[in-house]
Amino acid sequence: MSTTPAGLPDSAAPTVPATVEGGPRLRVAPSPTGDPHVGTAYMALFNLAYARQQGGKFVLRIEDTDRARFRADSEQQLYDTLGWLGLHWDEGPDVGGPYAPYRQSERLETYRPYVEKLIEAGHAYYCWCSTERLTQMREKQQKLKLPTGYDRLCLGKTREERAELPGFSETPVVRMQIPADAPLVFDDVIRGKVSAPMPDDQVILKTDGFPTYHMAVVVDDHEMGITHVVRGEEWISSTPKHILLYQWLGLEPPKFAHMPLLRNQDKSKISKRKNPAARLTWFQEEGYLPEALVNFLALLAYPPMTDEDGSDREKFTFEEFAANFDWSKVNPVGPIFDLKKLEWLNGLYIRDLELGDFTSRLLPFLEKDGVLSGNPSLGELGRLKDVAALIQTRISKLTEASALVAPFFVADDALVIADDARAQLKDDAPAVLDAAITALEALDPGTGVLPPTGSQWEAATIEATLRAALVDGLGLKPKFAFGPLRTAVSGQRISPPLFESMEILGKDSTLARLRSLRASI
RNA sequence: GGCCCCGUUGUGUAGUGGCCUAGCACGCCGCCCUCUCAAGGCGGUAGCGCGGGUUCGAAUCCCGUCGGGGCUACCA
Repeated sequence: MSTTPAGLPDSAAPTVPATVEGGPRLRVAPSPTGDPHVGTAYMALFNLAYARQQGGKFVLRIEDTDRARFRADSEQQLYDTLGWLGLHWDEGPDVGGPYAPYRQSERLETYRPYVEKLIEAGHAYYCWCSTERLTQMREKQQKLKLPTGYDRLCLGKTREERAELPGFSETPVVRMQIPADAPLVFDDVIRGKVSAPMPDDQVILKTDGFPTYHMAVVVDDHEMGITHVVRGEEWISSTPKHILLYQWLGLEPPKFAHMPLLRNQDKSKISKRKNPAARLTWFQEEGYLPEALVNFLALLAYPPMTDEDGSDREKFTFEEFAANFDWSKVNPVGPIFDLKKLEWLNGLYIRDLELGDFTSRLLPFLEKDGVLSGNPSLGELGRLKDVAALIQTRISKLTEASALVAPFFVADDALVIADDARAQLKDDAPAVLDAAITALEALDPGTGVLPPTGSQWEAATIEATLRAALVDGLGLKPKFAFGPLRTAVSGQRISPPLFESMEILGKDSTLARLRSLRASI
């Protein structure tokens, strides 16, 4: 099943670089250690944009070499959230591909020959130091304000020699032997020439037989023919290790692009601890549209689209973004994740939704909030669509719909009048309600249903009738004339437009609610 | 502490030596519209971290300084 087109010959050392045809190959390589991270989507977006623009491939690889933090359900969540965002991959553990398997835990055998080659060539060595000794060593270095790093106690020693010394553990790890002249400068697609710190003797193979990220990423990127490594800025400091591995293995290194890090309000690296928005599922829960989130992510550290007349445009599709994408436009400054702008964009997308689409996107939220059942009737759906038309410009997140929609799906005698709405009622409320009831009773609801014929029960007529009765008749200002009616009909201070609401509720329901409030004051 | 990355209004950005009395968007404030709330329209607020150079001229180039961030694991 697993072919390795550019992989290792059976016994010999790996020296054949991946053959790349059909455009660049990019990947996103998250580790399944919990709720999918917004940074993963951010990276996926930029990787994908370039791959699509160039007619290349986008690969999803699961970096599950950290068994301590591994979470079984995390991988599925990753598929769900990235899929929700429409950031689809061409190859991955779930869809397969020519370089399968795409889970590092299933590739353990492929790393071994590379590690052995490094040991044979004297670029890597065994280390038997215990975790305790390493910890002590590090603490001592920090106390003495020395640079931290492995002290090479095991370098050049046989197992027997090392066993004589303290802090010995049975199962060794393998470490890189970083030369004093390790290359520290590399070209970055976004930043140009970048220099990075001198690494220490990094572990590449752990006691559990798993490679560390550094080993696995180099081997896999090579074997999978990855041409562009696009990742977060936090990786700049370990890039020299990777370049060294490529050199030692005789492999052509890929191009590197280090994206800026998304930030919390306090400018620290965005984290689940400080920022709920670090979790991708949060956006689903909060009623953001995936297309809005993708658009917003594209706007972070990247300028808006320029229209033909030279003006900026903040709202654009992924396809537009990909078509115009250019690494040189990526700003290396880490942007603060500002929900305000996302909310505005989300509102724009909501308003641009076709009404039927908008209505159906509301369903899961209404169900969750108990406004509607999971299986609404045709009649309920029809009414919902009418209501949806009224609230489409009034919400910027789907979660805001329930409060506005609920009054339309509650029984007249179950409508709760909110305290703040009731408190707003003036002394003239009874008179206003009485006049409204009398005026509306005279309107002919028509006969039949769907739609009734000969009906006077429609918004324009209702409005004209009520204006005549309250504004002209009682001499009230519109604002004060309609306030009590709004409270009666919706139970709220804020509601969708009153007359349209009355039309949707129907004559019986409207009058019942008006009488009900009248009776309670 | 060491090494590295970065520094334009509150936020996201445009700007690559004169077109910058620094543009755009979000936010915020005000006005208009108006049955509430939105949406929409109009207007306003606020910025080149600081100090030295280079130059006729600097947000744009150089140096220093300060500030923020990242890395410094048998985590990614």
